Amino acid sequence: MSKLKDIAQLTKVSVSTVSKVLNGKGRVSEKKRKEILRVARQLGYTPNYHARSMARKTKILTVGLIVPEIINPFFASLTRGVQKACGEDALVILMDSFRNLEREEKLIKNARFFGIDGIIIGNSRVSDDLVEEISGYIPVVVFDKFYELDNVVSIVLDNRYGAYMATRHLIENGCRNIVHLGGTHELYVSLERARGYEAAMNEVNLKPVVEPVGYNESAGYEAMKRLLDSGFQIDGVFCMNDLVAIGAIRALKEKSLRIPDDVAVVGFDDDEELCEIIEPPLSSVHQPVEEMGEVAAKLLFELIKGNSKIKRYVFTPRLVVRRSSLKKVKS
Amino acid sequence: MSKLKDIAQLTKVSVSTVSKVLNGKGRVSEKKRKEILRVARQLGYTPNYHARSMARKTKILTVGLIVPEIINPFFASLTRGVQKACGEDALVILMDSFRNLEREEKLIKNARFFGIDGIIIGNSRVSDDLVEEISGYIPVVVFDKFYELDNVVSIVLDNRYGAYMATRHLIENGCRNIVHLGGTHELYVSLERARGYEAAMNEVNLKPVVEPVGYNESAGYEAMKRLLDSGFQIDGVFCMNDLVAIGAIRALKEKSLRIPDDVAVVGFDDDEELCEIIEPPLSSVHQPVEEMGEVAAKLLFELIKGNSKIKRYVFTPRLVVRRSSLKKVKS
DNA sequence: TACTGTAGATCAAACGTTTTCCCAAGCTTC
DNA sequence: GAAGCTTGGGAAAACGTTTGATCTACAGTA
Repeated sequence: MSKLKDIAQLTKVSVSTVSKVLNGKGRVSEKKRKEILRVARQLGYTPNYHARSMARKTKILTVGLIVPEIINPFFASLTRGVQKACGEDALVILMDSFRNLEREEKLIKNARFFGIDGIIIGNSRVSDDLVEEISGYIPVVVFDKFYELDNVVSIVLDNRYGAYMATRHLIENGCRNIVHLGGTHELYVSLERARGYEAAMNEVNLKPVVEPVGYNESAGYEAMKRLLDSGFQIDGVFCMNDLVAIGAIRALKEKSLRIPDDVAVVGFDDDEELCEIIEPPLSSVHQPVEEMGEVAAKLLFELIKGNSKIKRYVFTPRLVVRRSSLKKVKS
Repeated sequence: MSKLKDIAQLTKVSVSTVSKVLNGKGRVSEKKRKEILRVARQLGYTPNYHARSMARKTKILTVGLIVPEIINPFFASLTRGVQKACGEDALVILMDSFRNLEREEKLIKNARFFGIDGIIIGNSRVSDDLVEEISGYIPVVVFDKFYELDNVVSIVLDNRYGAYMATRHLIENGCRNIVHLGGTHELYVSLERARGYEAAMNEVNLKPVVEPVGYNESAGYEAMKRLLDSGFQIDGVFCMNDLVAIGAIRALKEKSLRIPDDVAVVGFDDDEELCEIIEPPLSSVHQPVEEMGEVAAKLLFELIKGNSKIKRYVFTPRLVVRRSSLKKVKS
């Protein structure tokens, strides 16, 4: 790596002159200027970022974004939102934990040593202690969980309301025996969704039935199959996410049940690519993920600047109705 | 931001002593050590990354990864591969250009000022001049295109061979009137795919028919519909990507054509989530995207270290056969 | 001649660490 | 009681820039 000094020696001027030419400041004779630029280009000189950041006291903002897996469309959208908010003004250091909690905690712990000015934690499985610890050093934005800490702001989606809405929708479409695939997991969000489902059911004196399920397509398939095989009477299914819903649909089709006429189905997350391609197109609760990422970044900037007015930001989901939940005969 | 000096003053010792304690080096009395650690914690002290990088001459490796859109599963997988190769040893700065070529070029141009040691460019639409320029300053890994430059290595997928394989497969399954949806675009890869298709067709004296198409589902649907409405006789379709294939399938179903018995379909990219959920499951040419990302990062490291042995790395795709291309009656 | 102005270039401090070298005091040891 | 160790601690250089202050010619002016 060449440095200013190298250029200075080759052109027989001082370091400061070189610096001035390269930054277009001060007055330097046309002759030297040309020569300096020539040599700099020839050497492939790039200013040392660290030295520069030190000397000017103004460095470029850098935010760390920690996600459990970038290939999950949810986190990809989140990332996109964060990037959007950063624009030209901030760098995004992406850290994928590959769903490895240990790695994730290590990444979070080390983040502050990498010149990161603030950190966005994409999922809610990290321990409260860790959030508290790290927030003692750098500002943090977390999702789905609220913290009473100075240096932390939370972005939450009203999962309970989303689930409530979806269940109400099924009820209003004439479903009476509605099951929920979900509710397991240590995950806070899936518990919230189960609660919203139960609230809607209880409101109209229907009995909630929650069937535990994993989070992918085959888990949805298996769970639905279990329920059907056990002879359960079902005319509506609310699933904790779209993949589970798609698995459930496969199981339903296998039993020659018609969707939505025999059984209506609603998912959660609204992965458009999936929902619109499946047959029939899947109704789903939409989270404004990209917008959430954008807001996360903006709030982080505020936190970094020291204007921490907001401690919590709640997003309200909306229901996207497609064919999978629209029975022909309305009640 | 607190610094070593602050801690030193509060504990009435020298800066060097504080540094030694915080780094666990040198010998310091237990009493001072405790006190220094206490104050450091209380102040929420974090070492200045830039100052540290300067003083030690060993900074952490930082790679810039430029993608046209992270929400595209292809680039998400690529990112994952890059992350994997980076492990604990390197930071990934992700830059999404939102499919805006201008922004992309600006990002690439500026990358070297951000302490980035090397850059991975995720798509092949950037100008050759830019690649040449930037490679004069930092190492570059690009995809899909070969450059005769010192500081550049290319990762290419043998698109032509993938397309050839897919087309051969259709032929061997008894298709004779095979069309290709693709071949438009300035994109090098889609041209390559069209060439592979043509090669396979010509080899057995079948007439290639290439129908121009965009790159999403509705583009595939429209293109297929155009062909069917024009009364074309078709018993096989090879599509330039999976989304186009899914659109084509929708158009075929609309005309009550059975897949694969009336028309066999093969896609490209093998987006598993999509291919396995669609009915019938879609055969597709698989690119080892994640692995490509991994190799890209590894080759970049070599380049940064100065061991630039390899200039080009070719991946061979493989065909994943699912139901959409398996006619019952084999020829 | 002496003064002022100015273009062109350099000096030196500063940014926050790390790390090598050095010093002082106290302790052994013969 | 001098020589040698050990322990605890500080001074200062170095990392590569930036930037305000300063210096030097030399031209113009009175």
